[in-house]
Amino acid sequence: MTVQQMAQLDATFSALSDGTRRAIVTRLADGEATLSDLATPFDMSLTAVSKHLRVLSDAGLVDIEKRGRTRHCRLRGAPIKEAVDWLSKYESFWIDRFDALARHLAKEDSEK
Amino acid sequence: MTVQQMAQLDATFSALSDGTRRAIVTRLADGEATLSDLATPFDMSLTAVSKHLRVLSDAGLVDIEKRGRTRHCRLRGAPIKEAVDWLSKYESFWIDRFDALARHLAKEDSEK
DNA sequence: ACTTTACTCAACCAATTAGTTGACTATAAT
DNA sequence: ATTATAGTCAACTAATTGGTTGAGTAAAGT
Repeated sequence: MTVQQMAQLDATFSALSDGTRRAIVTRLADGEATLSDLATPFDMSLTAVSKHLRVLSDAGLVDIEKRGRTRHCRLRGAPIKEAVDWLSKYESFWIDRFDALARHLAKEDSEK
Repeated sequence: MTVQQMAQLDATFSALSDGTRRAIVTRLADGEATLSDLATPFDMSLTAVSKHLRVLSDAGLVDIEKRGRTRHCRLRGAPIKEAVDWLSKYESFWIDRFDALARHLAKEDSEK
């Protein structure tokens, strides 16, 4: 795992560790939205939402396009995929015991 | 999504946003380890690693068992699963365009 | 031309984070 | 009994985070 890949995971997980930002991601999954659109549901200033959006943008999770006086945001999936890929390595820790054992034995077997 | 589920995701993503803590998770996937075991590879004090471990423990990602004068740590998968479940909702954003379209249409269809 | 809208920017604040050190406690080994 | 090991705790520091406000800019509507 390269230093950049590490930094990308840092940024992705950090960006997603905030409920407001996750809500933004959820909203953007339904389609493109402007900053004002995104800010409306939240009980905080536009500046605050703008900052959250910047965090998401810096992490590569959203793409912000300037169009006239509005900013149009789209969700980008690549970093999410990388996060899932990393987490998936630990899949055996949440599947049920029997499966975990089976997997463990299969792994041992394949390593002989 | 309940407030507690939100807080759990906050804690999980936040815990995983640090490289040292992800390295600890990776290490623990290979099996139980003591705090000293975990601390050895890192260029930081035992206290610092202990704090990282506490973050992971608070997030429910690791289980710490006091045994004599050592602390034995095990990985717990449930929070990781919840994180993956959340992220998986946005799967359509990283699979290729055709699949994304197919999924979108299938969803529209299922909602009729 | 004027006003409203959609934002950005800078400055500030309080809380949290990631690290340190030094002193301490409890268990195990000699 | 003494010493070494494993870890905690409290206090401190520097940087980051999540929010605010007020002022400014650029585009669009009237």
